[in-house]
Amino acid sequence: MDISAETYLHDLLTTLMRKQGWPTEAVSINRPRQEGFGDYATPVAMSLAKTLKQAPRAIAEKIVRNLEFDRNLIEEVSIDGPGFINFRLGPGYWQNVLAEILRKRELYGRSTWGAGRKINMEFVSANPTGPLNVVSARAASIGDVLVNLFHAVGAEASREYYVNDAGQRVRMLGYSVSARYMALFGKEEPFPEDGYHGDYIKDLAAEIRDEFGDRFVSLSLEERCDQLTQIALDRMIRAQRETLEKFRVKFDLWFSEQSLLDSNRQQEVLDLFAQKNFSYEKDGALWFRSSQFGDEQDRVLLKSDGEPTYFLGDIAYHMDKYRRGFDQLYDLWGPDHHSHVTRMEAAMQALGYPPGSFQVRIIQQVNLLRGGEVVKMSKRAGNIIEMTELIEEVGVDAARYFFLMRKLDSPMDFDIDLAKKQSDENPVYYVQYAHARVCNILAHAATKGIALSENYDLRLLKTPEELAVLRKLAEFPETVSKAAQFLEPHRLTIFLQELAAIFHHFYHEHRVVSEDAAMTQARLRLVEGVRIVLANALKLLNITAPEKM
RNA sequence: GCGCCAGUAGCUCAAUUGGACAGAGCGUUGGCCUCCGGAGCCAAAGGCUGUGGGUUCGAUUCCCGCCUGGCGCACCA
Repeated sequence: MDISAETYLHDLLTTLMRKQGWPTEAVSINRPRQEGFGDYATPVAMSLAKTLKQAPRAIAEKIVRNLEFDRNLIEEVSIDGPGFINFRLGPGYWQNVLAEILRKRELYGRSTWGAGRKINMEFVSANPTGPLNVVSARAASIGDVLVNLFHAVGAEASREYYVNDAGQRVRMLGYSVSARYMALFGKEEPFPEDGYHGDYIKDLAAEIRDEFGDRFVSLSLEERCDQLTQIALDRMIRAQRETLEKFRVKFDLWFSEQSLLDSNRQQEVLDLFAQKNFSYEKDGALWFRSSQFGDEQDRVLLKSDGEPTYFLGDIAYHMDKYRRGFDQLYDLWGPDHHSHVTRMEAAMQALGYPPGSFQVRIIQQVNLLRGGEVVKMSKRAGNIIEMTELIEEVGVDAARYFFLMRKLDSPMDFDIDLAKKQSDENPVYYVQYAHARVCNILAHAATKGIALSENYDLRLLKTPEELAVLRKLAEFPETVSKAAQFLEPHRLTIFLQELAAIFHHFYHEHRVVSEDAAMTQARLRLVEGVRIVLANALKLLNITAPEKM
């Protein structure tokens, strides 16, 4: 049977509740933390105690007495503690799980939780005025994996990057490059006050000189800046794209802010707001009544000089996403955009989109630690720790894994020294080694001339260590769907570490390839199941599953 | 001052979204290689979950107050 034990038990109990005339909402199945309490448990008797005005244990006994179940799958039902009903599944159930894994292979872990949903995931979206930093790297790995997870639960999902290629910051990039460029020809041009001081600007200027020579020197300041802005912008964006691809992140769409301004999306927003009376004029500017939607104050849409704010552009952009058919929008923003969240949620509500269909998660700060000390960074000051440096120093696999170990909305410490260590202290190597070890066993069997036979009996797998592996393998689909559901990719890294530990333990206790031919065949299948699940999980994380290390 | 997020073992983090005796890794201490790779395994020590109240059968989880830390509070983008 492909149906999960959880669903089976849930149905079983719900049917019984109905028969008794009891409310079915109280039915919930969970997995006890404690080993001794069976594989699944329900606190339903306790939840019902109040409404039924009976003691929890009495209710539990009534439930157990009337429960009809398949004895091949459920070995034991017991009542413990204040009124928990515990279910212990038999080896047959777990052996079936392995059969299912071997049948589904790379499809094992998929589900239909998200079927029919069309999800847009916008992440990174850094200004094209500087190189990507480590927070961008964190966002990149998380957003990328979330989209993989959405696909795994049957949803349509795409990766989107909003390119802020319009506005003052971009112009400032042009002025900064221009000043550096002119300096290369010995011409003094005052460096803009809010310009970008990073070395990458000098590099860019030199690059442009090498390729285009002095052709911009004789132009007027405005003319030169216009042209240099465009060139610099293209190169910054290309560099960002290359960095992200090196990090194995590929976006489906790079959405240009400028293209939005050229369209009439912003006017549509203004018209809609005016129509619903969500906007008004004050001090020569046009304001959005965001305070009606929980914001602490109203926000400006059009400045008194008539120019649209970034906010208006962003509203229009998100309206555009809905118009393109997405029914769920997720944005991962950096910590500096914190204040923006409430007003954007307000705007989406005002436009009439369902609450919750637009959600922002703030990717929190990354503290890089080297030698136990925090490495400081600042984009403005120019001593930024670049994403490319981090990738080069610790490698893509380790960097991705470390970012994915933590919940996304809490600040994290990134220990560079640890990430670089190729030893058991480093969790990514621990997990990858488990995969390599499985491959090694399979290779070893092959050199011994043992071929995988179609004639194998999974019923031989019944020692505690084997069953422990099977139980953990069985958790994978649920782990995937919960990770997608709650936007918590770290569930996967935790799962991987647990599976690796249980497998290493099994390996230590039992030989796979032995004199016992039948047992060898069964265990080779077990090990193959471990390999499949490790590989599937690592693939969701976009991390290498090595055959050798 | 206001808002958001966080506070769990020495350190970095979990805890199945309100369930049972709060778990992992690292670090510390002590063990394990005639063997499919020791990049591994086993064991021990380590906790009043920041703090005070509340809600209930049951709270790390929900509510209120306080303390500490991070981030944010533009007609910038």
